[in-house]
Amino acid sequence: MAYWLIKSEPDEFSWDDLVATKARGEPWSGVRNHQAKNNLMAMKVGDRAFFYHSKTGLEIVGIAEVKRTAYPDPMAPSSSPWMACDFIAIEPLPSPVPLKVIKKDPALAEMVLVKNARLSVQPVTDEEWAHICELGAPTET
DNA sequence: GCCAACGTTGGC
DNA sequence: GCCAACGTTGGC
Repeated sequence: MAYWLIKSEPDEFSWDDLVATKARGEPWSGVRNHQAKNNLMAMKVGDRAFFYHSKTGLEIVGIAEVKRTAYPDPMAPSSSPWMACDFIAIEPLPSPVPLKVIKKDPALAEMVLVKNARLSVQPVTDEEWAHICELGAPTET
C-alpha cells in the first residue's frame, strides 16, 4: 500500500467536510498541476493519505483512503488531461501534527511538504507515515 | 496582507 | 531552447 498527502484549504473544503460525506466520499478534483496529477494517477484503491489543512490550519488533521482510482476530472473540459480521485475519511489524528513540528523534526526534513510546499498531492514514505502517526497518537500520561 | 517560491507562458 | 515576465500558492 502506498501513502500520500493531500492538501486543502479548510475554508474551501475541510476535514469535517470530508467526514460529512461518509462512505460516499469526495471527488478530489481541481488539481491543475502535472506532478500532482501524476500522483493521483498512481493511487490505488485502499491507499492512505494524510489530510493536510493549508493556509489557515497548517496541520495534518486526519487519514483518508482512496475509494476510486483516477478518472477524468468532471470539473475540467473533456479534452483536458486533468484527473480526479475519490477519497473517504478513515479517522482523525487524535492529536493533529502542525507544520512547524514537521519542519523541526530531523526525521521529516526530506518530506515533500517541507521540500516542495506548493505541491498539493504528494507521496509520503513508509517511514514518514509511521513517524507522523506516532506524533499524532494520543499523549500518554 | 505581504512576499517568497514555484510553475507557466511567450518573446526572441 | 532560453529566460524574463507573470500568475498562483501558501507560509508568515
